[in-house]
Amino acid sequence: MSSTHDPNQNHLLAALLDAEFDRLAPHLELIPMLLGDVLYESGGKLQYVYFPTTSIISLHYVLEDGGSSEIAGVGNEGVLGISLFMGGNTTPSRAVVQTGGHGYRLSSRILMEEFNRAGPVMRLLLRYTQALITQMSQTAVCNRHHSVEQQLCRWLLLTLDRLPSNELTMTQELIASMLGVRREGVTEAAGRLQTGGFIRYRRGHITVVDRAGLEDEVCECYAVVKKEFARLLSDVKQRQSKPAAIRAVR
Amino acid sequence: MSSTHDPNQNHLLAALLDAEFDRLAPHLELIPMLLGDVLYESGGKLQYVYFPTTSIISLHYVLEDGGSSEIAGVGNEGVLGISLFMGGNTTPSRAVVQTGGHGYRLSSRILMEEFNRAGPVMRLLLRYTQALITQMSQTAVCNRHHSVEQQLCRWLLLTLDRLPSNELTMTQELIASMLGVRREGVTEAAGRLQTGGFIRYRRGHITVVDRAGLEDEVCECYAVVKKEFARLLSDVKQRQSKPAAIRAVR
DNA sequence: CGGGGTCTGTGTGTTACCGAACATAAGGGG
DNA sequence: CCCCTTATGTTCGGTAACACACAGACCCCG
Repeated sequence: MSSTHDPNQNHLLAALLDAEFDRLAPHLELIPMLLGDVLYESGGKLQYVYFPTTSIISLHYVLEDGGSSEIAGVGNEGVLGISLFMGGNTTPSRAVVQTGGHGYRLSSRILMEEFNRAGPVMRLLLRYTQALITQMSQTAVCNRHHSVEQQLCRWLLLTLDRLPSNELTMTQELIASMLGVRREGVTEAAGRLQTGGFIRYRRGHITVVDRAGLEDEVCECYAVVKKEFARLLSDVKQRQSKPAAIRAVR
Repeated sequence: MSSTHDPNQNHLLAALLDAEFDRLAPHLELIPMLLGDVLYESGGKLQYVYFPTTSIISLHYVLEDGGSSEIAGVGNEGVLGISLFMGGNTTPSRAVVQTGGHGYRLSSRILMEEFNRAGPVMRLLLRYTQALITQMSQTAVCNRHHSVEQQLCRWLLLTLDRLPSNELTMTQELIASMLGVRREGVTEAAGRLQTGGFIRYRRGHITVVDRAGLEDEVCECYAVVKKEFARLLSDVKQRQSKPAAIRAVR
């Protein structure tokens, strides 16, 4: 069903000017991204950068003792692989698919050629990177100061913002490993949110039934991140969608 | 004592090629940076970027309830004001002088002119930004997983790395506001480190007497940050120091 | 349609950190 | 040099989250 997939589903790709898009489009490859896929391993080389459309990628740091924490998430608003153009080529974190779906990948070489033109694409990618920095910073703050329940709210809202529906496929165990807390802590917090009428869930599925309510419960961290993304990336013009020849992989 | 001050004390400035340095040098202004000075307020406009030499700047987020957490620190290895060239112009965080000393400031306009050449200076600044991202990420992880004592070790070592001596002028209250914990928690952790023979302290002064010992106590987060800074910025060549005409302000 | 693996709920005990209150001491300014 | 501000030490009760253990429930697959 290639008609249901379009690079413009990714906000960064959608923000490109025609000329830029036309240069990149022949190299964009539609790929499925399955839950649990490790797209990048700590310290590894970046062959591709990834523009999620219907999937969400989680950037993690995995501790020596096996514990982990999400540092930031990447959905249809962004791109995985900033260390490529920031000049480091690698990072100490891992990138895992948190919500299965699709996305486009682009060869690192092609992206760098475009970045090195030092034009609008570079500036767009840097603005996105700054927004990502805000997300990371706020994660640090939230980890320090806010309760598991508040962090769960933040995480649910940020995830919801990247999905078309109000349901996410996600076990509490998985959420726990994202937040870096115990599974029981998530069970308890989710239980309270369900009792409060904000969400409903069953084995591996969470449905947000009162989004406005969640926004009342969440800590300020959510709004900070959301505002900063809006400020930095909302002014990007949405290019007129037009048919483009995209290779699908697999 | 202008002879005791030199832009090369800042590693980024020291890494510039002659031609680049010569373009910037006339615009560098030596300034004192006093403990507590707020160099940047959340959401404000950046008139200058700051290259610390003997001072350390702390990037904070201040919560609505008055609580705060350090997101990252900036010392002689870096520069304050990345949001300027990342394209956002503002950030939701605050920048405060954590250790008094000196530094050089440079008008935003001049820096942007240089950045827009899209040459080595741009690439250097972006690599530095990536290192800063690692510091922020690791702060998030550390906040989640490690004890106050381990975090204090990390903070002490990172601060020490930016100073010429093994003594820091710093009250426990101030450290507490950096780490985002209670002052008593710092008192307790510092007490244990003193009992263990790693540090000695008296009212507002902490002396590290067993640095190697501290490095045994600290969590992995310190090494991750340090390695990443080394990897991204150590290959920068140190330009031959040469006399330059620098205006001193005040 | 039934069994088994997985996901979720719950309990108990423990610990780290918090919040507040107060005691003590250091050391710089008058 | 003394006092008073400010930094540090200590205590107490409270709580959020942890670690471990196990019970129950779902639902997917054969």
